[in-house]
Amino acid sequence: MTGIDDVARAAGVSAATVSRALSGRGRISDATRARVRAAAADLGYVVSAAASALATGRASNVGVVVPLLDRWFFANVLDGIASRLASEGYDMTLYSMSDDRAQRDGVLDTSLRRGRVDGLIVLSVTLADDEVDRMLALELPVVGLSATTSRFPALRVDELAVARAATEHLLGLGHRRIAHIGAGYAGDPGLDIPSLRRHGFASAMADAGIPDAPFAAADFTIEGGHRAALALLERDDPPTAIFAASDEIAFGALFAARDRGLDVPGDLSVVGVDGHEMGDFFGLTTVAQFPHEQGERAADAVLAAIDGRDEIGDLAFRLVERTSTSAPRGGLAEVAGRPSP
Amino acid sequence: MTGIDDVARAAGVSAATVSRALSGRGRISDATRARVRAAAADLGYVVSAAASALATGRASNVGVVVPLLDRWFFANVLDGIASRLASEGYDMTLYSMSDDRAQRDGVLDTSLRRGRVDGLIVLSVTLADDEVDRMLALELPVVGLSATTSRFPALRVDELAVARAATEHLLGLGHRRIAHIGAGYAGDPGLDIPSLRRHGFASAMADAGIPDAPFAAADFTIEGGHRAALALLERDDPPTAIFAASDEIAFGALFAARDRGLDVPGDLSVVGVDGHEMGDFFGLTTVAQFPHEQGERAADAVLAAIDGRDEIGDLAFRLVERTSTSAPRGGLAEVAGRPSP
DNA sequence: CTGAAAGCGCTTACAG
DNA sequence: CTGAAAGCGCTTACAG
Repeated sequence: MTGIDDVARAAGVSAATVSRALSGRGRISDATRARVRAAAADLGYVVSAAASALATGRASNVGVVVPLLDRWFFANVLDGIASRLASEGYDMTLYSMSDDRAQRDGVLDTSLRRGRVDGLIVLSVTLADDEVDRMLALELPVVGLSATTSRFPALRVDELAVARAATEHLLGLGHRRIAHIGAGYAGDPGLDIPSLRRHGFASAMADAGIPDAPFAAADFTIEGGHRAALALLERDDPPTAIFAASDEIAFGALFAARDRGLDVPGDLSVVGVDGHEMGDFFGLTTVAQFPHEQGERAADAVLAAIDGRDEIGDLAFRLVERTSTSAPRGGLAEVAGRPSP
Repeated sequence: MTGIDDVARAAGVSAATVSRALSGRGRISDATRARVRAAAADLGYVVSAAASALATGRASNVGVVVPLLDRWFFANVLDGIASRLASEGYDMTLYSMSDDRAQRDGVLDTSLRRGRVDGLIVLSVTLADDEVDRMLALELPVVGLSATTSRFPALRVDELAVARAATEHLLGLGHRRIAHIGAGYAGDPGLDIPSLRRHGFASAMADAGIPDAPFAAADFTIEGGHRAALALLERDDPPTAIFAASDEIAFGALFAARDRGLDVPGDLSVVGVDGHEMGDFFGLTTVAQFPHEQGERAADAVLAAIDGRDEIGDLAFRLVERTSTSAPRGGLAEVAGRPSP
C-alpha cells in the first residue's frame, strides 16, 4: 500500500506537510498544498483510517444501533443516515440489537467499547435502564431517533399531533363513528409511540364531543389489522371510519372491508400512519413520515453533537390524502361557508 | 479511557502479556491468562480498534457494498450478515452505492481505500467494468451475493432452477396456458437474474411441448405486475396461470385478478419468487429464497476468504405452496397413479 | 512462559 | 510556511 512517505517523496516535502495538505489543518502555502494533493491523487493515496484514528483520537465513523434490521422503515432511515454521513467523510458501522441477551451484551460491553466510532445514533430500540447506563458510560455523543428513553437527546415526531391530524381529517369529512386500531398502553406513555397515537386519537375525539370512541388492539401487521378491523365491523354500530396506527394495520383493515363486501371509502374510510411504500398502490390516505429525511436529520445531529453542538428538534409529518377516505355515505359533511348546525 | 497499561498494572504483568492473554495468541500460562482476563473484565477494558488495526494490519471489520438501501430483501440480507459477523467479533460498515456518480467514486476511490475493512461483501449492485477494476485494485477479499459480474467469486442461487421449479409446479397442476411476467433480457444473460428466470421459464415450457409461451414485461413492482397482468388477461386466450418473476409482481397480478372479478386460484393461479414477508397474507405460492440465511452465508464466505479459504457455493430456494395455485378449472390434473393420456 | 523494545502510519506541538 | 521528532495504543519478533 502506498503510504504518506511515498507521497512526501513524490511531492518533495515532509510527511508532516503531506498530512497538513491533505487534512486542511495547519498553515500551508497554496502551491505546496496543490502539489501534494496532485501527488496523492496520482498515487491513489488515502490516509489510513487506523493510523489517523490512533493519532487524532477521531475515527471518522459513526455507529448506528438498530433493532431487528428487517423493517422497511428502518432500511429507509439507514439509507438517509448513510448518504448524509458519506458526504461528510464519515463511515457508518451497524450494531444490531436483537432480542438475544448475549448479543446485546456483546454490543454494549465489547463492540461499542472498541473506540471505533465517534458518536452513536440509536434507532427506536427499546433499551432497559441498565443498558442505557452502559451506553451512557461510553461517553460518546448519542442521538436517538424516536427513542423510548429520555436519558439521551432524541429526534422525535410529535405523535400526538400525528394522531390528531389523522383523526381530525376524518372528523372534518363528517365522520362521527370513528374507531382506532393500535396497541394498548405499553411502555412509558409519554414516549411510547402506540400509546401517544392512541392518546392523540382519544383526545381529538373527546374535543369533538365523542368521549368513548371504540378501540381495538392489534400488533403492527397486516394480519393484526385484518383481525381487529373484522371485529370492529361486526359491532352493532360499526364504524364508518378507522384510524389505524400504522399503514400495515390499515392494509389489513382494507382487506377486511373487501372481505365484508364494503366499499372503500363509500362504506368505510381508512387512514394509516407511516407513508409505507405500498400505500400509493392501496390508495391509502396516511400521515406520512419521512424515514430517509429522518435518517439525514439524525446524521446531522450526531455530527453536530460530535462537534459539541445541538441540533435536536422535531421531525416532520404530513397528511397524504388518497382515495381511502371520503365523507361517510349520507353523512353530513361540513361544507365550506355553511357551518353544520 | 482505560488502556492496556492499566490492565498490566492491575494484573502485575507487562503490556505484552496482557496482549497475549486477551488475544489468545502466543504461549501463556493458564493462571496468568485468567488473572489478566479478570483484571480486564474488572476494568471494562477492551482493545482499541485503531491501535490493534495499526499494529496487526487487521481491522476486524467487513465492508458491505449495498445498492439503494431500501428494499425489504436487502434489509434481511444485512441482518443475516450482521448477526454472523458479530458472533465472529467482526463489525460491519456499510458503503451505499446509489446512482450518483460522485458518490460511487467516493466509495471506490476514498472510503474503501482507507483500510478500514479486511474484506468486502458486494450485494447485487450493478457495477461498470471500470468500477470492478477499481474494486479489485483494492486487493481485498471480495465475495459477491448474486453479483452481476463474474470477475469476483459470488454466492448465487440457481435462477434457472428457480424458474423451472415455479413453472413445473404450474405444469404439474395441469396448466398449459401459462404466462410469465418479468423483465426483458437486460445485462449479461448468463448472470442477469430477470433474464435467467425468463429463460428458465421458456425452457421448462418448451420441454413440456409449449414453445411460445406468452410473456409480459414489467418492472419489479406491484404496479408493474398489475398492469402487465391486466394486459395478459385481456388476450383472446388468457392464461390460466401466471409465473411472476417476483412476489411484488405477483401481488400486482393478484390485484388484477380481483379487479377482473376472477377467482384465485379457480380462474387464475399465480406463483411468485422471493418469499416476501407479505406473501403469507396474500396466500401467495412462491419460490422462496432466504435473505437472512444468504447474509449469513456471505459473511461466512468473506471470513473464509480473509482466511484464504474458499466457501463459495449455491444458495438454497424452496417452492412454498399456498392458496394462490391449484389445478385449472376443468383442467385435467394428473392424478397420482393414473397418468394422464 | 514473560518482558523490553521496535514498529504499525499517521498527526501535531515545538522550533525555526 | 515547513521539518524533525515524539506520541497515539497496541502487537510481536527477539531474548532470556
